[in-house]
Amino acid sequence: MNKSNSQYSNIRNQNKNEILEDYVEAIQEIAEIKGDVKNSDLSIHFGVSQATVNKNLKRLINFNLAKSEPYRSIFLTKEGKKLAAISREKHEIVYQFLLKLGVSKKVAQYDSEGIEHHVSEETLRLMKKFNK
Amino acid sequence: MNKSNSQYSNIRNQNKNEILEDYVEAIQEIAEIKGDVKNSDLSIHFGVSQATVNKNLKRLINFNLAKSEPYRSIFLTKEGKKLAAISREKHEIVYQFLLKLGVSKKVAQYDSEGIEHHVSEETLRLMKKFNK
DNA sequence: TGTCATTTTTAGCCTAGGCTAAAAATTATA
DNA sequence: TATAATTTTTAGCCTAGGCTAAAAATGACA
Repeated sequence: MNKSNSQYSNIRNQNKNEILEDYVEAIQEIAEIKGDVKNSDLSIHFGVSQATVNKNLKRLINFNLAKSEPYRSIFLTKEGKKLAAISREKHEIVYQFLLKLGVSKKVAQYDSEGIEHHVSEETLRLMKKFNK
Repeated sequence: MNKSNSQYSNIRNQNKNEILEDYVEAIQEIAEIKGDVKNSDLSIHFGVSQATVNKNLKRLINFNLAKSEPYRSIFLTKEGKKLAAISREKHEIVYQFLLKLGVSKKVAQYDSEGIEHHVSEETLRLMKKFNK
């Protein structure tokens, strides 16, 4: 009935940050490869329309994770970079973990993108340990 | 730009079935424990309002996963039971896997709920193997 | 430099999944 | 069996995350 009495709602709430994390991760990645990041890069990366990217970008800016002047390139704020680094590390740990488990590269890539948002610190620590 | 050229959108799309799977799983569980399943049981289980349960239930019925007459108990269809069984098995494999990895019961419970929707068949098979 | 192509933004639409408040139906009890 | 309490449904709202189509800005190039 209310929010506090269920562990479940937390999982659903976590979804809200997923897309933000994915965006900062992608922006960081593209910036490293191509130098700067445009709306269209993200549109291709996520397989969504530019209008959608635009809308999500506004949320990112609102959360002080990214900066961008109209029609110009996209940059991460300090906060955005921090989140990107954390996300990437999580992603990498899960990805390596799946490989270690025997999962194929392709599937490990795919599954890790979904799983990275649902592993707690404890699980992450154990995956890291398993990877060594 | 379009849907077909990105693996990413598939992950987002999968979210659409998450809630359906969670509902059939919960309905099955509650039915086994209490005999029948009411709107209010699900409301408590998921920590959402009864109005929300009602709306989601309608989607379940639309997808031919559940049946219910107004103000009466909720039942799974054959299809719903099938999906519930599959979901439960997935959930159980992931849960046991996390325990085997060394994750605490509480966290394994929590994380497995999130992860179960993001493991492919291949990963699931390897987790199962690891569990033995 | 003016025109055309491309990119970005805006506007307006949709569905999913939340909520509250109020109405309707059911269940319990005096 | 009325009435009160509870449960379920409905109505109407909101945000997130998609879309298309059209307008606005930028960039290319003849």
